[in-house]
Amino acid sequence: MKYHHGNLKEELITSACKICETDGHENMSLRSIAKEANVSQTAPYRHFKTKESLLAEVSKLGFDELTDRLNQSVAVNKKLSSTDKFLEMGLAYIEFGREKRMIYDLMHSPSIKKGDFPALLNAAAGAFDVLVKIVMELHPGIDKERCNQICMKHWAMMHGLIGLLDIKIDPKIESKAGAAMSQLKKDLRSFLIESNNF
Amino acid sequence: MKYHHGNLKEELITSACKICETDGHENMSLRSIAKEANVSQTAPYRHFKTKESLLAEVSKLGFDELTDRLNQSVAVNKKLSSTDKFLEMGLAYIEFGREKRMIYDLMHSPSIKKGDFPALLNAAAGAFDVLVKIVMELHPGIDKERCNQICMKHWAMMHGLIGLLDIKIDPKIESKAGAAMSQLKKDLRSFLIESNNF
DNA sequence: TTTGAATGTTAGCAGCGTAAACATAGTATA
DNA sequence: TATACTATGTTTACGCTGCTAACATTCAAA
Repeated sequence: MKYHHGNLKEELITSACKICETDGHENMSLRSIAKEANVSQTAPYRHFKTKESLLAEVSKLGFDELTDRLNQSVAVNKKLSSTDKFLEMGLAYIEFGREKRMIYDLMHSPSIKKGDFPALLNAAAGAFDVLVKIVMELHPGIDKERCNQICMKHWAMMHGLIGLLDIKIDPKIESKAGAAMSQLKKDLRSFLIESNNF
Repeated sequence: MKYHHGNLKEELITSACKICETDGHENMSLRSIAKEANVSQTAPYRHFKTKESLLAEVSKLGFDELTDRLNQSVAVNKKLSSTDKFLEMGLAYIEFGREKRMIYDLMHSPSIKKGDFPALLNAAAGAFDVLVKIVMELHPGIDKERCNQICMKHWAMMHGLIGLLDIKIDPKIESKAGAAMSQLKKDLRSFLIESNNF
């Protein structure tokens, strides 16, 4: 057991990811992260200025994975039509939000001020850009401002949908949403097709 | 200065609202709320089982106000067409989210488990129902399941949009969104009209 | 070989949510 | 009216939190 860890920064991020996925970011303490990495409570301060900046790195990884998934969803089958690519991407987004809900919440938590972390801002923009690319492909020669508006519309809807599926506005509606999600592929398809009318 | 306050429960909720709007729910401590109400740190425990249950009441008030605003937005001008009512409601929702952003965040914070507070669940459902009513008016004789889907779509979009306006995915997009918001009435109108195509 | 920077630990601060024990005021009953 | 009970306040204290300061160890450069 050596005094100097050698790779503590990365390991702390890994530990934080693990704890976040298990307990949620609200119940994630710097001390528990340090413990998970078998290191003293204050060791993280040699690598991160604040707890928030450690969480920002976790959040960044989340956006990176989201970007990967979105890219993959449209790259897997090159023969897909633009419309189908768009649908697959929407599915991928929502599946990510559902599967990694704890990380997803962290990624959108107001307790991490994105403006303070340029790398995080970049990673988030990277994910958004995947959607922009598809929409431009879907509507060739589209006006840039118009494109942004459409992207925001869909991005907002997907984001809102994921939120709603947890908000449980109304037991009836929530069960409907739950049922809808159980046959995600089918229902979401029609959901997204609708929203693509413009 | 009497020992028994007489109206502490309501005053604690009021104090909590004030602090939430000022500092945000992440920086709102039970102790600070008690201090704001000029009472000892543990006095709130005579009226609320946990901090969460006090926050739940604040959240409930938020949904109540949202419901009022949504109702008002369509009631102010009775001569409005259904479509216009729908648009006005969308505007009212987003304006509420923008104006009372701190409360809005609390209302959707995962740290309050809505399932544990039936009154809160009811209040949230009440707000959603205003949208349901308008959509049923907009599409007479619509299938109930279809109606729910449409409502969820718009609700999600509005919710997502408010989130996006803070996420600042990309400086460019964010400035676009900011500009768009400065002429809210105009842009959001087209935004919502688009999403109503189905 | 020495010196200084990087990276770890230990001790300790103030603030947090919460529980337990105690104090006081208002209310019902004898 | 006196007494007991309940509601509602305070004080004290516990363990957890993010974070700082002081100290220890290791590694790298002079």
